[in-house]
Amino acid sequence: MRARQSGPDRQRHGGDAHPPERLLLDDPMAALPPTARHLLAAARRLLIRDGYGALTFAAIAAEADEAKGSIGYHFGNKDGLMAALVDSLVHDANRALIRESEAQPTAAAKVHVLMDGESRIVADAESFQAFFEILPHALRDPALRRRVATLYDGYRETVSRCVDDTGATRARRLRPFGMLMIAIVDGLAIQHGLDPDGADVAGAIRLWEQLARPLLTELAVAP
Amino acid sequence: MRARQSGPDRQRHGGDAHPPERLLLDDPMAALPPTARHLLAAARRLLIRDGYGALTFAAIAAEADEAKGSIGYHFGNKDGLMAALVDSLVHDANRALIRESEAQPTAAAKVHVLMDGESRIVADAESFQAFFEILPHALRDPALRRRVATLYDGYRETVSRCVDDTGATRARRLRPFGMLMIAIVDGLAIQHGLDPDGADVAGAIRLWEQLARPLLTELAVAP
DNA sequence: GTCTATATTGGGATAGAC
DNA sequence: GTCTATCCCAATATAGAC
Repeated sequence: MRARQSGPDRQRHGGDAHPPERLLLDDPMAALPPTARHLLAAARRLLIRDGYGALTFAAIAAEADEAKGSIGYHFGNKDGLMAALVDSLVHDANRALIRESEAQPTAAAKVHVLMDGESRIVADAESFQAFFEILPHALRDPALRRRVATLYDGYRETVSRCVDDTGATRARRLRPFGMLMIAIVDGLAIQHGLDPDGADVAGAIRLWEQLARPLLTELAVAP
Repeated sequence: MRARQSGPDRQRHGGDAHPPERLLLDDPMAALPPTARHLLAAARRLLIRDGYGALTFAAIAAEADEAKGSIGYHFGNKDGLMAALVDSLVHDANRALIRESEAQPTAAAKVHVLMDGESRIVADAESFQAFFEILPHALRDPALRRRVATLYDGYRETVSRCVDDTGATRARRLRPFGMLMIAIVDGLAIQHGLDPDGADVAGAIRLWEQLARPLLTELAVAP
């Protein structure tokens, strides 16, 4: 059951190849050899296109134009491959959200762009497809769960800073708002995925922006 | 690939054994023979306890103390089993929500109970575990997706009626509110599952109730 | 480091007895 | 209508050549 100890995958099995604290900073793909990068990229494409069930060694190797055995060599076993895959998904998703939200100059503009951007994120079914594929596995596997939990902590932090970046004290009080914002994006993505025509995502986002406005203006006029 | 035609599973493959319109009314389990019911109940337990990957014929048969071959006889193949499983999950989840929300007499009390009940639903990781297990499959398989989409339509309808049951006209304007309510429950369940200690679900629900209050009181004072 | 070939396992489907 | 036994196949892991 245990993977052999000779390959470069040794370091992965300690669980500290990418400690959660650094997930938001480093690109986990950059340090990998070319073959491993190709394999990971192919796995991501397959996960998005055909789901978790399509993530077989043979399919990944074919999609990457690499040898099947290389997967075992670089990632040890399927668990190691999944951990690396989640790392790469976490990194990309987080960078996209940070870039999206921090582009605007003023706090008010940031919030509006955030709201508007989220509705586009919801409509982008592709990234959520991949996320919902790995979610059940992340909820079960402690190692994966820590990785994804760190991603979500970064999400909430980003939303909080987006609404009010004056200080850590008040920003921490905004964590419930960040939780709601993220929850609404995820939850609306579910409804959109289940019923693209019947679920009026834009209308729901409009209502949310309207309901949240008092809180945001209150923060704007506060010292 | 096609299942044989002799068993009682024939009717299932037309996709109209349980048309979506009736999912909220009938109990799909009631009409099944005892062996099929045992198998379905065992599959539900396995799905909640060990995830989708554990849903093998051998495991289900062992958990149900029935024969492996009976699965093929009653449900045709794995797709038929999944459809029946989703039907049973849909029915139970919906009935629980309806009962939860319609127990209170006045509209105001209903809303408060709804908010309060939702936070308990979020904390009940078990049912959401099963839901997140089947979600990726439901998003891919059209037949399953229709079933789950119908469930969500019922959810939104229930929330709308809970907030304001005076008439269909105003209730339809409340659909965005129902969407947000459901989305928040789902999204907070994700955050709770990923990080039970770090995610303050109760705090987020409190903030949501506070933000939603203006809309609810506006409805209360309207004619 | 990379690939080919293979061993081993386990799941899904089905024939046929009862 | 239910069960037992079996077949076929696909998937992972690994040994060993290059």
